[in-house]
Amino acid sequence: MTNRKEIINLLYNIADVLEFKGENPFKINAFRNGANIIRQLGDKFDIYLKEKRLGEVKGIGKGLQSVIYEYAEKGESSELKSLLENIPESLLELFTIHGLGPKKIKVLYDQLGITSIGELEYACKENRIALLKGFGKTTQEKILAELEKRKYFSKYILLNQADKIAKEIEAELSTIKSVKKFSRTNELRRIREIISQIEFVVLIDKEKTFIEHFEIADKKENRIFIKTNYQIPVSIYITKDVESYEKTLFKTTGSEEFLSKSGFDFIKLKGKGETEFFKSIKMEFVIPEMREEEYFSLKEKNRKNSDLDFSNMQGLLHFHTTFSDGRDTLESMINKAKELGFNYAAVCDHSKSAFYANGLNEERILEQKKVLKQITAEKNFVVFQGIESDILTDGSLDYSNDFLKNIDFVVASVHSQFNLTESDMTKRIIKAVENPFTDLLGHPTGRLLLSRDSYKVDVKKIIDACAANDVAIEINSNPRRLDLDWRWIYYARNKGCKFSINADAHSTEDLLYTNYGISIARKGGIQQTEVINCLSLNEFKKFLKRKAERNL
DNA sequence: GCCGTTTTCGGCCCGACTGTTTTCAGTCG
Repeated sequence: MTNRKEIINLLYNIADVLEFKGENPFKINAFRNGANIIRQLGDKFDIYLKEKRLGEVKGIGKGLQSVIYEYAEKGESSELKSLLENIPESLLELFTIHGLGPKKIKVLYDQLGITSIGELEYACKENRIALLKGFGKTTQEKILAELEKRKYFSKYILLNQADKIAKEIEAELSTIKSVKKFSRTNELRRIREIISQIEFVVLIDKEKTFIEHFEIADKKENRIFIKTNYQIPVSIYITKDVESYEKTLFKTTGSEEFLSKSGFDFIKLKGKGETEFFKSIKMEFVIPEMREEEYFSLKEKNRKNSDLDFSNMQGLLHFHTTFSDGRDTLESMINKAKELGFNYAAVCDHSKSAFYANGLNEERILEQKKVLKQITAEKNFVVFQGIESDILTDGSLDYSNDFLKNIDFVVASVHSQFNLTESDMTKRIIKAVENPFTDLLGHPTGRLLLSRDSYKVDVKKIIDACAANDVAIEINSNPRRLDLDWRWIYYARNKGCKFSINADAHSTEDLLYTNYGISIARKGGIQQTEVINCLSLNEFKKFLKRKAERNL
């Protein structure tokens, strides 16, 4: 089955080359639009493709269909091939650089013969970019900074991507007879938000038959590095008895700083497993996720292990539906929520300023209210009316206070104007937090892991404001976000904040992201009592009521 | 290239920002 992502990329690539060649802008747009539509279709696209029913999808006409079907069949596109005649394919990667569009790329190509990222970097370092007409020193420096960032990012992958790879390796390991036991270790076992290498510890009884299963890239003592096509290294620590298995797993799990601050002496490490290892230095067992240096910045009373897991989640909050930019209907989202064991929900589609996401104006909110009343009754499952309201540049929300009274649950999030100064952004968000109708601050720092830095903001002040105004802080579980960052969770917990763990789901499949948010919350040591999603229906109603009381 | 129609052509989103200019082009969302 052809990868959906490859097809999306293909259409973008065709659009880029067409633009580079100065073709009809509407034609270009048709390809980009098609790619966006496919992305939004998610896994439904696979069905349309398989059944050759793409013609039924609005926006995918005859031209795009033939490109897609050809690629699905042959793994290549004659359309792109003929466009790329006389142009090296590496030119395409230039389009992914922020700040470079078709016009600038054309100048680079025509005047300096630049056809790849490598050549671009070289030209920047030789100061040849700054001299081009339409460019300048600032642009050159921006490009260089962007290229540096890329090099750094390329060393990591997102947690969900690493999780997927790890699962593949686990499937493989469990088929090998000589393997008695295995576990993820290091970054993955500690649940880092981005992962630079995938590591396992295995317990085996026959080394030879085990190693035969892999193509070995390198070997160091008891550790093998495996040859793979993955972007990051994969390695396995091999142990042959239970004692060294337990010790190796323990040593490779905690961060170096954690282990040394705890005062472990590995030569004298005593006991049969992790619980006993901790006991031997008079420390309570610490769950793997929390074995980080930052652990020691927690107040003693907060150093308890997290007691959270998916089964504690009662309320599904902050998700999107086809009312705004979600891919699935409210009804199918609720069906999935029930299936996953949630007891109630609050739908939070985008607000009216979010025109890019088909945000809801007042009228449509009231329309949605009717639908969810109906669903609540039909499915015997309470669905609250929520909204993810844009925080406008001046810090006000998207609706009048008078109208906000109609909405049960208000998530306030920044979606635009990321470039304010730190002080303006901080003021803006604090004002939104102080709004008497705000219940939750959504993805508080706006970062997109391995792609966009958080906006400039004084996170401490934001957290203080949330604590002072009884506004929960989101742990956005989308693996691209994982925002609030776990390092700030410690500070927020010390301040007594409440949290909300949300997939920010735009489809039923996204709901499973919740697990990553829970892992990150566990990393912060968060207890069920600190999470509003863990409230029972009645407790949640009480939580919402606090607002009605302060708005009397 | 796609869509929709007074059905085979004509219209398709644009405002904000940035860095370059010398009044604006290019890029982004």
